[in-house]
Amino acid sequence: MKKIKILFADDHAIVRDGLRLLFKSDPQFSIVGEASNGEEALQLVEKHRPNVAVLDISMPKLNGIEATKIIKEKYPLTKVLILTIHENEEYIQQMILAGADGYVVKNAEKKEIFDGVRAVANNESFFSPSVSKVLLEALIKRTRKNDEPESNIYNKLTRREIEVLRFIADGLTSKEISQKLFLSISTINSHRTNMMKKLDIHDTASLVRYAIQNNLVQMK
Amino acid sequence: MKKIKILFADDHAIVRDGLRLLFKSDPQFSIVGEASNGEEALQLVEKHRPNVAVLDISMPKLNGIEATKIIKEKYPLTKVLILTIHENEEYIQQMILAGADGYVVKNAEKKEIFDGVRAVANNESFFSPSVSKVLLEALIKRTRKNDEPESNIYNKLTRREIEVLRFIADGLTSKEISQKLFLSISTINSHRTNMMKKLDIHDTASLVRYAIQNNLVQMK
DNA sequence: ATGTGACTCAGTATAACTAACTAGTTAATA
DNA sequence: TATTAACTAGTTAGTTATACTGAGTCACAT
Repeated sequence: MKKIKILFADDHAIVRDGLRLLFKSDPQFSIVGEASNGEEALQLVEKHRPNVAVLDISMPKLNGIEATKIIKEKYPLTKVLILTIHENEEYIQQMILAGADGYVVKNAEKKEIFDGVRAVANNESFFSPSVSKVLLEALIKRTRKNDEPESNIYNKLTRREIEVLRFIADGLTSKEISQKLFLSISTINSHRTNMMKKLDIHDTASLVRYAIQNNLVQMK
Repeated sequence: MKKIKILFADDHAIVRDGLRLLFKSDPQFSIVGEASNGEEALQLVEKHRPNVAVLDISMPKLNGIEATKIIKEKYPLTKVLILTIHENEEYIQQMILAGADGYVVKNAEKKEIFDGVRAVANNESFFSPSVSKVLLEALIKRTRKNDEPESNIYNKLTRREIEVLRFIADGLTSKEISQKLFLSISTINSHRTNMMKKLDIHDTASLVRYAIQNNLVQMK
């Protein structure tokens, strides 16, 4: 079994000391570099091509998010594990978008950090349980919110209205819709007007948003 | 500390035997009912109002998904923990939509099932690590797919255009946007026109869809 | 220094949409 | 049977959006 080559970056010397101690305590890891800011981390990645880069988010010169983006673009073989105190959804999401392979909170136990490094080195993704919880709850909230009875579109709009709304959200004009449905333009406009009155909406843009929010159109 | 009243439902007698043994082994639980199908489970929930209903998905008469929906609607105080062998995303998502509070795989360890029951009894949600993994990976995939370089909005639209597009997708008219940004209507219209040309889009509806697709507006 | 892209603004013409009405037909239902 | 909701269609008026052409300023890079 090959050793896992590790680089870590954090602007606090104390954290670096801790990480150094941590990774030296286990022979399966080999530290190939330490950096105190994002730019330095990049240079060391370039030089040593580690298997895993353990990055803090807030660092001088180049923060962890930007560093991650660059690493994932230039050196895709180097996995990125974020080690941070931030547990809010936005940060986490930004990191996922940047391409981070794992996300571990700083107060995690030794074993959790090891697990994280091993997992990302092994091409898996890894998130601290508390981070997973935040993500899952966001996911569940999003999955569920379209299912509340009050917001159920079918109780508010008639079948014909929904049919028309689908076409509107697809970008068809009233004229085109009238041709598709063999109706007069007046009728389509009536449906538009009625829907808008019901929904307290006053423009096409909001109608489209409403349609998308209620899964009337799928976004391929 | 009050005992957690438990009902479980599974169409296999062997599984029921196992669950009975399991929950009897710990005095914090008290079994108030056992069912071999969904309908029976419903009747027992009605009768005993358990804190937690542990349900299998595939059961005769009424499956776990439908049973969950009914329980969550009629007896919201009863938490539902799904215990199943299915680990695919669709099943999991269906269960979340149905309102399940937790989801544990059948080959989980004793402790995990206990943890699950305790968590849902405690108003938290709970998912087996392997289930969490499936969900998280789905989430990450979804989060990332809007980030492919070809479809990256920031390479196509300028900052000002994106700013304007956000407002458009929020349902503001050009006039309103011009007032917000202290610009003339002509300018806003120019931005609209330029965006449409770039994106080969010819109506507001499609612009709004494009904005949403690219996460320019969040749908609360 | 020249060109390019981003941003700004104007004007004209046409198309599309919004608002506020009226009103007839049909189907379900109390 | 009378009522209601849904669907249909229309008028009138005003507003907003789309499609053009044209043009000036600014910053930045070749």
